[in-house]
Amino acid sequence: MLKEERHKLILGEVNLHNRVLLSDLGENLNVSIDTVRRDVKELDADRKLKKVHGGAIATGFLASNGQQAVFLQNEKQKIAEKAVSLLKEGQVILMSGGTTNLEVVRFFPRKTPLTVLTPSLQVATELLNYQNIEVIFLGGRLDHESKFAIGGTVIHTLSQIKADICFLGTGYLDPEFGLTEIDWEVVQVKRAMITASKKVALLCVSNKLFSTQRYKTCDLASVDILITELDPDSKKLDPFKQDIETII
Amino acid sequence: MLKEERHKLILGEVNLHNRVLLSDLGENLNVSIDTVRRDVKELDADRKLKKVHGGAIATGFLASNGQQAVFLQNEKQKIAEKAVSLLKEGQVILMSGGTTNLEVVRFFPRKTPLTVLTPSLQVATELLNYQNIEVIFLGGRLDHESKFAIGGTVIHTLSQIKADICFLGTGYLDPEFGLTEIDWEVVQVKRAMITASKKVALLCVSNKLFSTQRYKTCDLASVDILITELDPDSKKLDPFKQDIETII
DNA sequence: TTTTTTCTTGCATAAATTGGCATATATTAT
DNA sequence: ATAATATATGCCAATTTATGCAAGAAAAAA
Repeated sequence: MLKEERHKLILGEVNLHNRVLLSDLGENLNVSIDTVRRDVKELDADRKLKKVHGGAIATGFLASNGQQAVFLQNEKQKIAEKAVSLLKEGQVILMSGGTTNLEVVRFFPRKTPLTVLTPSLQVATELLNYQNIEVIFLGGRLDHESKFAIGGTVIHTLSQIKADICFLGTGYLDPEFGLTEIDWEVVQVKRAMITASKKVALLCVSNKLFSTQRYKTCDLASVDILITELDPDSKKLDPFKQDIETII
Repeated sequence: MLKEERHKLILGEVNLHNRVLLSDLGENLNVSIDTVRRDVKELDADRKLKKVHGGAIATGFLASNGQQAVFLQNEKQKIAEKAVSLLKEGQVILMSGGTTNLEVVRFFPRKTPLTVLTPSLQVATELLNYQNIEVIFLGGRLDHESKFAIGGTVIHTLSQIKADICFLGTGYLDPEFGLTEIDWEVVQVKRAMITASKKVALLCVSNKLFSTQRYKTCDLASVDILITELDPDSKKLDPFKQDIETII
């Protein structure tokens, strides 16, 4: 049998079943598993499929993460770098949604093993690109716009968790009124996330400072670490220093 | 024999069988293998066929794996149309993952209000484009490859649900062995989904019929409706008619 | 943890390929 | 017609490719 014939047959199997085992392929094609392995390796290099431990999966089966331009990306990347510096091996992390948290994910270490819990569909999807990270989705009813799980289920699940640190994407932040949000349901989830974490790190682009909204998530005092793209000594941050322990 | 004659004969052979071995050609044409090799090399340069190590392959044969979008998309769309015809307003639907279910989502009605529960990140993401559908993600640990929630949390959540209908993407299906899967964790989730539904509809491209895998999800008897792209009267489906109530 | 499975790497063998060369055949020029 | 040239074919040795095997590393499972 010609190599190309096998390639064709392998692709057929993979695309049909989404996932196949190398050992099965070898048996069906009557060649050694080494040959199948080399075939699959080639097809993987050609992006025709994805090779995984023990088998192969169809590329069509994997979600394509359409990276879209992020508003204030530079600022958010600075925040992301600072946030990632807080991570330690083996930690359990809670992450809310939002573009800033998405940026944090893109700065995650590729080796350090971590567990991340999130109610954000986008954050979860992005995290699945990291083999070293165990991703746990806090399921529940999903909000169509924010692609974020809300409602009693999420909150109940969160009540049974104590994470090491929580990366909270900010809606609105003000030294006097604390954290506020537009959406009442989101407030409920964020409150539950705060309760479910030993430390709360707030990720906040500086032009969200000094703004408020209808629903209150918590006071500044509930925040342990404030992360902005600014220098920690910046005058703009002075009004927050009284209530927040650490600003980086 | 003239060179042009041989070229025609070689092309005929290749297009007939999709592939040929140089050694066979040499024997049939009564020329040395070197000559055949040179012939094939020329035909390759003219793009009349593709020369490969040890033989040649028809160009048309290779072109078919170029369609990388969704394998067997036509078949899957037929299945999707049939599946969607089962939906009724206000129903609660359970959906597993896989490309066939993704295709089903794309055929969902834009108006009919429905509630869909799913452990598949991709299905959930796709469903969020439909304002009329309440999407509930069955949270839990996510599998990196399949982007599918697995483990105790999902199964526990499912135990508290009774959906109207479950759309089950098939791993492998055989009249004797029933539904089987490669992944044990996926089997667990699918079993829980079956238990959690009043009706089970199986979505299955016909190529997947008569194939088995290591882990068994359930017997045919657990399936209420089998949906394939075939005509329900097709002979291929006969072996399944004994155990499955409805085939569409 | 220990055990099992899969992966990688290097090696050995067989088959296929390449490039050079020689011969035979066909074509062209004289 | 003959010589010169070009094309086609077959043969051979050196090289490359394909494949299987086996031992140690790495990853997953128990």
